[in-house]
Amino acid sequence: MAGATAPLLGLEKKSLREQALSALRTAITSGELAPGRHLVETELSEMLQISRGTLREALRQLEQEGLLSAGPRGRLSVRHLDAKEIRDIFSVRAALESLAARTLCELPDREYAIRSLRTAIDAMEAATHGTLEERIETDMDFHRTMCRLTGNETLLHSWESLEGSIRMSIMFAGLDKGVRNMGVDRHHDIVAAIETGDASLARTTIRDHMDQAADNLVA
Amino acid sequence: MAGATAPLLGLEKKSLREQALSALRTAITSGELAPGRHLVETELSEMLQISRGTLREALRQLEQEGLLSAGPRGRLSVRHLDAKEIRDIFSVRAALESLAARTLCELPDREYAIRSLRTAIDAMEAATHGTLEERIETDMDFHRTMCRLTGNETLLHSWESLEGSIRMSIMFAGLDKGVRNMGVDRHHDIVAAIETGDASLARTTIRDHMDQAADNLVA
DNA sequence: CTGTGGCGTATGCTCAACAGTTAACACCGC
DNA sequence: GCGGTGTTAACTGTTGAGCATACGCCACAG
Repeated sequence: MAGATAPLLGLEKKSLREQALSALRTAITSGELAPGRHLVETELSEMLQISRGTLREALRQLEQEGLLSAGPRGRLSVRHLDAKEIRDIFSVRAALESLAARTLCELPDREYAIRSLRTAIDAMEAATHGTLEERIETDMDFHRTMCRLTGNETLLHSWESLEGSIRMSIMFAGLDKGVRNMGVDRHHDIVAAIETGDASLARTTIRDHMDQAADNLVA
Repeated sequence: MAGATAPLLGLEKKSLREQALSALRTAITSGELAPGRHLVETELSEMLQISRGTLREALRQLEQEGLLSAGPRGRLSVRHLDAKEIRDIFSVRAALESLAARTLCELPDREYAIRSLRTAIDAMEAATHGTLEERIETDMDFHRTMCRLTGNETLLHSWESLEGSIRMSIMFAGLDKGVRNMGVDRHHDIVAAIETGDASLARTTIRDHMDQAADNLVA
């Protein structure tokens, strides 16, 4: 593996900016900051106990992730997703993950990848009766792992840029739609397709999975 | 500075941050700021005549676009792309544009889209004997237009996030590889496939186009 | 009912400063 | 000369105060 960054002591000291970023992301994707809500810099900086300057850097990042939308005079508000936007997000997601699956299918040795993905599925199954949050987390882990295993940093980065929007989509519509089945079977199908190296099958499986997921959310 | 704030028709006044963003993007993709070069905030802020705070906001955005890479202590440097990374970037690009083409293929009325794309190709042909910069510009316009025409904002946003990396790839390897043919014919093929609604053909055409483009760059 | 001027608010941007961390370099004893 | 050591300079991370501007709101006059 290309362990460029030394793990050192396992504890990476995060800058205040990164902490604020995480906190805001969580607040948004958890619904604490409801869609449409206006964000006031001074309020947030006081709330997070950081300066306005540092906060603004974090806000720029969230804006580019698509979690915030900019109003007329730079006024930020939590992005509101409608049904079409959710479908659009999942379309892009499907395209990225299809590329991931295809890339994995073309690997000469897929053993390690298969094992990693099955481990991720095991975590999903273990969380089947857990909280909604846990199920979302393990589900996202599976898909992020798939992208990471390709070794394509750009692909992983693109997917991670979309992750916030995906979580917002689930949060936005997933709650009143009741408990959703995260489709462990589907994930097994995807891994199976990768195992046999059938890129085409993997692609259609992922696309079906995404279409169905989007349908569940906006139905 | 400005005496009367006359609202210039059609021209949106860009914030200093956005101006700095554009300036830096151009400086990087033009090679003025060479790959690997360390960026010093105080230098840049003085160069661009903006404060450090405002500059840092722009830098965060460039970092997320993948044009800058962060060193150990937050030290930023212009990202250096190797052959594999260029191929990876073009793989993701192909995946996104394939989705765009497929989406356009599924439109009930593709007339407007076809016309827009042909106009973009015309611009490319008009720039055939122009500067390298002009040819790159018109080429990017075509592909950006294709993404925009889908009406999928997320897709467009993802593509635009990749645009800087694409330009860097071309700049990085395109110059010493000599004048490249931007492949007007290929673009005609793509539009033709969209016109007939053949999503599969459009997909393979785009992928071939991208593979070939990447090969040209890293060969 | 209308418009108009003031006031509060929030963003865009700047400046000055300090802490903490590295890298560079000069220095010193051996 | 050489290894260890101190000192310093360079940068980033972060803060706080502060100013200009633009927008919305509201009272008040017409």
